Order: sequence, then C-alpha cells, then structure tokens
Amino acid sequence: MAARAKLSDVARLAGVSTATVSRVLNDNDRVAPELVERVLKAKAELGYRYNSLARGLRTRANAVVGVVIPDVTNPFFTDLVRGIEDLVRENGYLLVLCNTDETAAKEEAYLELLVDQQVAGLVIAPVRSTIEAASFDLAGIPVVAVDRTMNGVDTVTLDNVRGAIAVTSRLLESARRVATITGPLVTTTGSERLVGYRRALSDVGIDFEPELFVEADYSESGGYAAAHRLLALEERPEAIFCGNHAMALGAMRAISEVLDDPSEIALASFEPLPWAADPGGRVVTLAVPSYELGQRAAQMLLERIRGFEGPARSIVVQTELLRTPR
Amino acid sequence: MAARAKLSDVARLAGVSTATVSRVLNDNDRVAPELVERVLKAKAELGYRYNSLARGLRTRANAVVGVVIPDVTNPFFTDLVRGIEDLVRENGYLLVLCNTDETAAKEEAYLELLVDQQVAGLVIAPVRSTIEAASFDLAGIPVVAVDRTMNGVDTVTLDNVRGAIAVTSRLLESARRVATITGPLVTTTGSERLVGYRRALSDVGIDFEPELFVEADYSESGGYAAAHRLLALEERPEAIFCGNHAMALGAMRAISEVLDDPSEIALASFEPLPWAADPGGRVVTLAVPSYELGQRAAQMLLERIRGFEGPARSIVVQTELLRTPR
DNA sequence: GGCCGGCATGTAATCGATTTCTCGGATGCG
DNA sequence: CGCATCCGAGAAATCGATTACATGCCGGCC
Repeated sequence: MAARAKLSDVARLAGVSTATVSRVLNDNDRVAPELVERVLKAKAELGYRYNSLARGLRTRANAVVGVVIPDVTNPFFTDLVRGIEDLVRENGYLLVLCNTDETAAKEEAYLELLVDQQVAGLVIAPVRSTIEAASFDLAGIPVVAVDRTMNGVDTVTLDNVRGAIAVTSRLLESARRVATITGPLVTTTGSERLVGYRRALSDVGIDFEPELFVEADYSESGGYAAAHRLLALEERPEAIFCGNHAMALGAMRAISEVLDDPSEIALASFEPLPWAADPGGRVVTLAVPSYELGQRAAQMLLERIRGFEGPARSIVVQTELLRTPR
Repeated sequence: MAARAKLSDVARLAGVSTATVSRVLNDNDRVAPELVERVLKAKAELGYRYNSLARGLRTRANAVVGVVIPDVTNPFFTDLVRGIEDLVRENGYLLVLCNTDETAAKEEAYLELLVDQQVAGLVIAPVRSTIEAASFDLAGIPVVAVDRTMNGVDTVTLDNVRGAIAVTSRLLESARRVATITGPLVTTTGSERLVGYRRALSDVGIDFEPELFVEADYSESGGYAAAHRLLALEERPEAIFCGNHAMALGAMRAISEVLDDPSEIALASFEPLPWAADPGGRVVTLAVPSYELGQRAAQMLLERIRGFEGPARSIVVQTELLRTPR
C-alpha cells in the first residue's frame, strides 16, 4: 500500500499497453469495450490515481486555477471566491487562493509562483489596474480580471459609477454636505466610485469640495483614520459615503468616538454590512452580487482555458440599492 | 519571448551540461566558481525559471502546502491562514486554500485533489475529528491538524476547556441560568467547550440542565435558530455562551428580535466579535491567538516536510479573557 | 483473390527537470 | 617517478504520464 500505483502497473495488470490505459482514461474512444473493462477493473483494483505532475508536465497544464485577491477577510471577496470555486470545481479544477494584502509586491510574488506552477488559469482582482497583462500573458495563461479592470484581458466588474451615484443620491436626499472615503485611486473601484460620487453631486448642483474627499486603503483602520480627519473639519460633513465595507466599519467606530449621538451623521457603504454591525439598517448600502461576479469570472476563464481565442470581453454587473435610512 | 527558457537552453548558452546547471541551482556545491558564474549569467540572460512540474515529478514533491478549513468567511480561520501563509511563504511554498463548508463530502473531495497534486504537506481543521489519518498518511504526506484534533498527527489546538470555563464563570458572576450554544459535538472544539461549560457550572454548584444546551453548526443562522429555541423556553436563560463568533452574532440577532432591551440577556462568545457588532464591549469574549495558532501549525508542518520523524506532537495554546461586561 | 484503407493497439519519443554513474585529469603518497 | 585516490563535470537514465508514429489485422472493393 505504501507505493502508489502508476499507469504502467495498471497496464501490466490489465495486460495492455500504457497507451491503451491512457486512452481509456482520457479519450475513452476507439478502444474495444472488452479492453476498457479490463483497464477499469485493473484501475479500481490498484486504486490508481493519476500523477498530476507527470500529466501536467506532458500536457503543459496543471488542473489548478489561481485566484489572487487583495483581502481574504473581506466578505465581498470570500463570497466572490465561493462563486469561482463552485463552478471551477465542477469542472475538475482545484482552486489556489492567494492573498495580496493590497500590496503590489505580494501580488507579484504570487503571480510568479502561480506561473511557475503552470496553473491552467488565473482570476485576479489586481492591486493596481496598470498591471501589465503582458508579463503573464507571455506564459500563455488565461487571465480574467474581476472587480477591478486590467488591460487586455477579460473582465467582470460592478457598475461602480452607477452604484456610487445611487448611494450618494440617497444620502443627498437628506443632507447637503456629503463626504466620501474612497479606496486607492489606482484601483478602478476606487476611482470609479469617486466619479459616481462627483456626478451625483453635480446632478443636484453641488460643487465638489476637495476637503470632503479622503483616499484610504480599503482597510478598517484606514477608514477609521479617514473618518477622524473628516470629523475634525471645521464644518463637519452630514453624511459619509465609504467605498467599501471595512472602511464603513472604521468610520462607524470613529463616529461613535467623536459624537454622542452617532446617528447625527448618515453613513453609506458601497458593500453591505453584516447585520450585527448595523442592526437598525440605517446605513445606506448596495447589494453587490459578489457570488455572481465570481461565477461569471469563472465562466469566462473556463472558456479561455478550453481554447476560446476571441478579443477581451468585459461584463459589467449592476448593483442595487439595498437599505434605506429611516 | 514566447517560449520559456528551459534548463537545457541555459546549459547550452553557458557551455556546460544540464547536470552542472542543476547542481549550480540546487546544491551550489562542488562546481568550479567560473562555471557557477557562467551559469548564473546565462540564467539571468534567459530569464530562466524552473518548471515546478518537471522538478516535482522527479523529486516527488510539489512546493505547495494545502490548507483545508471549514469556513473561509470566519475571521478566526482567515487569521489562522495568515499565520500559516506568512511562515510557509518565507520557505518558498505556495499555499492552496480549500473551503469545506463544514461538510465531510467537500472535505474528502479536496483531500483527494490535494493528494493528487502531491502537495508537500497539509494543514487541516477537520470537519469531524474521527477522520482517518491513515487515508492520506498512506500517500506519505505530512499532516498537521489545527484547532481541532485528529488521530495520529501533530496538532495545535486551543485550550478549549479552560477557555470555556473562564467565559462561563464570568457569566456566572452575574447570572445563574446560563445557557450554551455549541458547535457540532463531533468536532473537538464543540465537545470540549461543552465540557468547560459544564465544569464551570459544577464548580459553583449548579446542575447542568439539558434544556439550556443546544448543539448548532457554527453558522450565523444556526446560532440564530438555537437562540430562538432558548428564548422560547418557559424560563428564559439569563445568559448565553456561544461556541463561536458567528453563532454569537446569530444569537444577538435573535435576542434583539425577541427582547425590547437586548442587554437583559448577557452574551458570551468563545471567539472575539468585530468591533462594530459590539461597540460597547458588553459581550464576554476570549482573545484567541489565531495567527499564532497558524504559525505553530506551519512550524510543525515544515519540520515534518524536512523529514522530522518523531511521534505525533501536540501543542495547546492558552486563551485569555478579553472583555468584561459592565 | 489480391490489394488497399481504416482502425485498434503497441512501441517509443517526449515533456523538463534531477541524479546516478562514469570518465578523465589532477593530486598525493610511497 | 609511478600508481592509487579523489573530485569535478558530462552522459544518460529516470520520474509518470501523453501522443506521434508504426504495425498488424480485418474487411471491402475491383
């Protein structure tokens, strides 16, 4: 039992050549039914499992899909990964999850490792959108960008501009002085949500005030610090639109430290908040179909892996206003 | 640029044999300095990267460590994974993250895939502790169990009994009727925390009442349902000790649905809650060193991978009472 | 009836690395 | 000065699969 059976063992036991065994296990075509049966029986008897390294070496592909995301602790990304995982597993691929912590260096290291592993394909939410697709397109590995765009590859993103407009407009119904805390502007989610925010302002004839805008890093502590800065302004904002869930939680913490009645400042988040953080449902929020996003990305990736050659496609998924304050 | 340089290309450019190149890149011993230099120069010039599949095929090992956990969305596990990741990456391994959703079937499927991939080692938080180590020990792959124990392999766990005693005792300071919602009793975390709960009760001379104990599944919805059951009792509990963070959040939701003043029922969670869910810090909680847990597990796994052969070891990490109600 | 085509099967090359074995030159010792 | 030893480097086997090519058998067609 110690040693693992290999293809040639199966071949010997079944009394056929290794080529035939391989054909039975893969093509299944053009092999006499009787031999097929003998092979399958021998395979079962020996408990044969193919060696994916050897196979991968020959076919130049590993049945592994790499997923590179900036933050495994963010529910948005974990749900998204679920979406990818479910589809990808159905198709026999293993999922490798890599966490970049929103840092370019880690991202690069992981991409190198994944390319080394000759993964069959990659889904990535790039730290910076200027990333050069070229560097791994070289290796011929299909790539799909998710949530954030990237040049030259298939992308699945949210309609950030529309979503941000919807959220900001809702805040503007009951406030004039609306601030925003965005993610890094080098990410498309950061810059596009800012665009939406500005458009919503101009739609109702309000000028953009630079002091009401803070660029942060999508982390709880980043949101916390940014909110403190906004709260320290001479003229405090009446509402704050946060670019993601973690920063909204940070802002919430900051607000409750500074104000006796935290509800004086309306809060909004692009991503939904866990129930426990907002039992009253006061925070304006979008329903972001993260699971679906993942599925779409996986779908496109699988098509590429199967050889689809067309030009880069892009899918934009809509969001929906979820909760209303009051 | 299209094709990737291989070892023999480097050898040709450097004017040496492939064996020499391999020696330079691995042993680095016993090769004339001049040749070493030529090889390294050729390598740099071609941008050579080794093919991990080919190498793995020959050395029978893949520079990948598999991590199998029941819930990627649980911060406890994501922090734990961070701990593993950091240590493992320093040592040149890639981390494959697999999510079992607390179901045995998925767990098994992932283990098979990982064994197929010939990962160098595995860290697992098993869905059921009775899992047979034998089935993959066979493949000779080192395994470390984390958070939950498993027979015959190295384990890193929390001191669940002591932790549960500490939490329950704290609740008992201000309440007599203390209920508990545990995780599945087939997990060691589930059963041991129940043991701690019972011991704390008996320490102060209170009998265990079966109706005050509900077994759930570590999910938010499971905690929610369980809490509703407890709240429907004729004689309501005065406090509830939840086996993990998600169930505590679920219980919190249930409580706030049933009671006008949720603070009437004291709540405790074995794992810490996100700040936003408990701004006042009323919930009794343990500091669980999840990151450290992961590091220890990774440490032991690396030792095994490097050939350590001793008997199975087990490390128990202490927790600490974190917040106090009132 | 002989030849050709097609198809099922086997043989052997191949993927890209590591590693054993071998060989030749240099060194050391008697 | 000659022989044994040691060591560095190359040739070739090897890991375990896939697959191009060779082979042999069968049936059909002229």
